[in-house]
This record gives sequence, C-alpha cells and structure tokens, in this order.
Amino acid sequence: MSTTSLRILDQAERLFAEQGFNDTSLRAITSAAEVNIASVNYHFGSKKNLIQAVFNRYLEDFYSGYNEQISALAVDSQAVTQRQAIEAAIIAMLGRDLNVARARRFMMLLRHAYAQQQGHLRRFIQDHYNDDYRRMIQHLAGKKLQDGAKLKFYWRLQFLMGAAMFSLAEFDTLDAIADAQYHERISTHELLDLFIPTALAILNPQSEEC
Amino acid sequence: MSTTSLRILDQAERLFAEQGFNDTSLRAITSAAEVNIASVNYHFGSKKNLIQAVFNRYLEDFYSGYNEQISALAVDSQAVTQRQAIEAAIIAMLGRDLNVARARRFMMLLRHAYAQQQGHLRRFIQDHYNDDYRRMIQHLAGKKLQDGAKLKFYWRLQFLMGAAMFSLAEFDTLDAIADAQYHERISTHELLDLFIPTALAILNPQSEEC
DNA sequence: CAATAATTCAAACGTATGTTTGAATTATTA
DNA sequence: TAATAATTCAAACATACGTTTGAATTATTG
Repeated sequence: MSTTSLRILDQAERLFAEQGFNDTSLRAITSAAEVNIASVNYHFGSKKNLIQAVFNRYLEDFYSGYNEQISALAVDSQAVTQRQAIEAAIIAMLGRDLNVARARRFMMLLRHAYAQQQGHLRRFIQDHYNDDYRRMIQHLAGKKLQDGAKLKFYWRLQFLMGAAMFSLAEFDTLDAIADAQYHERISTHELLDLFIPTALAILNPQSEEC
Repeated sequence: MSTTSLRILDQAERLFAEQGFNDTSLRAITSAAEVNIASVNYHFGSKKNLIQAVFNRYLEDFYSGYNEQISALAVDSQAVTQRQAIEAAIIAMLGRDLNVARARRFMMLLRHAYAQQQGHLRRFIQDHYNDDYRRMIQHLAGKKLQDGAKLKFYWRLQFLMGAAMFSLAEFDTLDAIADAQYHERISTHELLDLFIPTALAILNPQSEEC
C-alpha cells in the first residue's frame, strides 16, 4: 500500500472520527494528508469506498484479535464462556497494548456510522464481517441462555454498546462538563475501571457480583 | 405562532431527528412542510436558529415537566431523593401520557446534537437551561454522596444516557437486526421495562436491588 | 537507455447548499 | 375602503462539495 494511500487513510480516519463522514470533505482530508485531492478517487475510487476502507482496517484488526483469543482458549469455539467472550472482545477493542485512545476512536467512528445512516457501509460490513459478528454475539450471549432470554440479552448488549460508545466517543466534551461542574477530571483508564463492572451489571443484572 | 412557523418546526424536528442537522436541507424541510423556502429565514432568521428553536421546544417541555414534579414533592427542592429525581426525569422525558415515541425522538435529536458538534447549540442550551440542568444533576446525584463519589456518579449518569440514547434512537435499526437474528421483536414498552431496572443498576451498582 | 506504466497535479465540471432579493399577495389597521 | 404592515413567492446569489479530465511527472520494466 503506497504512502499516499496510507496518508489519506490515516487522516480520513482521524477526521471522520472527529466530525463524521458528511461533515468531512475530501479537501479537508487531502489537505491534512498533504496530497492532491484527485488521489482519493485514484486510490480508493470514491468517498464511499474510502469510508469502507477506514472501517475495514479497524474491523480486520478487531475480529482477527478476537478470533485469535477465542482460538487460543478452546478447540471447540462453542465451548467459550460468556465471561471469556467479554474479555476477548474488550481486549480486541483495546488492542494488544490496551490502547484506550484507539478504542475511543473506534467508538467515535461507530457512533457516526450509526447516526449518519450510510447504507453502503452497512452493506459492506454485512458482506464482509457478518459471520464473525454472528459468532461473537453467540459467544457473548452464552450457550446457557434459553431461547426466550436471547432477545433480552441482545438488548442488554445494545445498552452496553450505547454506554461505551457515548462515554468514550464524547469523552472530551463530557470530561469538560464534569470539570466545570466538579473541578475534577477522570482519566480514560479510571473511566475504564469504572465501566467494566458496570458493563457486567448491565449484561447480568442479578449476577454473582452482588 | 403562525401556522407556517409551526409547520416548519414540526417537519424540522422530524427530519433533524431522522437525518441529523447537516444532512437535512432547508429545501427538504420546507418541501415537507409545504411552505416556501424563504420562509425559514423570514420566521427563524437562519438554519442555526431553527435548530435552536427545535431544541427549545423540547427542553421547555422537559424542564417544566421535571420542575413541576419536583415542586409537587417538597417545598425544599434540596430534600428530593435520588429515586424521586430519577422518576421525575423519566416521566418528564416521556411526557404526561408516557409517550415513548416522543422520548425516542428527543433521544434521536440529542444523539445528533452530541455527534455533530454544533457550538451554537451548546451555547444556546447553556445560556437558557444551565440552571435547570445543574439543579437536576444535583438531585440525581443525591445529597448523601460525599464529594469524592460525585464524579463517579456523574459518569454513571453518562453511561445511562448513552445506553438510553443509543437503544432508543437506533431502535428501528437494532430491532431489525434482532429480528433477522432471532426472528423476534421487542416493543418500545417492553424495552422500557427491560431498561428501567438496568438504569438503576448502572447508577447504583451495589444497590439494594440485589 | 528507451518505453511503458503508475502516479500526481491544476483546473474545471455539475450539483446542492444556505441565504438574499424584490416584487406579488394577503392580512391588519385607521 | 384606503393605507399600511406582514407574509409569501420565484428567482438568483455565492459558496462548497464529490468527481472527472488530460497533461505533467515519476517509477518500473524490458
């Protein structure tokens, strides 16, 4: 992959995360990347394809990280416990070096992907990562759940995603408000420490934690 | 308020909630409202002012509903319990008739307000509703919290907001995914029933619920 | 080294946006 | 009713966008 493509991809990822897709012009991206504007269409074909490429880089990393961990656990991927799946997902999100900033940028991108409904993105992700996604959901839901409980668990998972997406993606804004109110700030790592037990409480409301 | 202003406001609210602010053109709004495009600038001055007007209508309702309930509870607003504050906030969000669709649209608007950072909106809300906001936060945090715990509670509240915003605002999308996966759907009322105990668990992780 | 392919570049294209204009129409007032 | 104000309207304005073009430049190949 040429350095021009990489420069574009890096700046696109940053600006898309910060401002969303439609509010980030190709001119802003290419100017930040210090390349000619026509090179986007030369290397990626279109803005839509560029958006897909940004997500592809993240999703490739995420699922390969997740799948590696699952494979390391058991030969039979059906034997994965819910707890193991949650831990694997969190680590895959943070990356091997537990990089919160990286996970944060992913949350920012995901937030925009949901809010600015982009059909092409949904289709792309569906086409390329649907199997990975379904398998992970199955792990997270746990095998012990009876059919009637699976839908509820799915929605608990969405509560969890919403909490993670909002608090991480809007961290700067929310942290500034907290500072103005309480003259006190929290680090992203402290936030993560606060979040993880909350995440378990969301998924398993009457769990063994109590 | 003239019927033209109201028609514009109604359609703007709907389209802003569905598509966001920058992705909704004034032409789309005025065409849906069946009014001339120039009437937006005649009645509201600018698109920014229209956005503010949409939020103003919601926030006026929300805070007046919340404050009425609080006033009905005690002469001294400092004596409000956390539980009372949470209930009052939920009812104020749903409106007197417990209209989930209405709360949902508000969540959709809020989601876009956070994601597409609009300085003017933040300033407008800060200028007009900061006192209401701070007072409500104080109620929600509860009087019994010591200073050290207030920041953590603030962030729990953000987890809660994120979960509510995401699951309600993206309800259609998430419900469709669930249907494809489990061949089962959930109603917004069932979702609310699932959400409320979860909300309490988020705010008070080792509460008396266990 | 010559020839071919890959890449970069400035400029332009068509389209969509928020806003403004000034005349036409409608409603209000005296 | 006549005069004045408020509102609506079609049209145009300036600007920004994603994309395309074809020549210029650089890299690769035989």
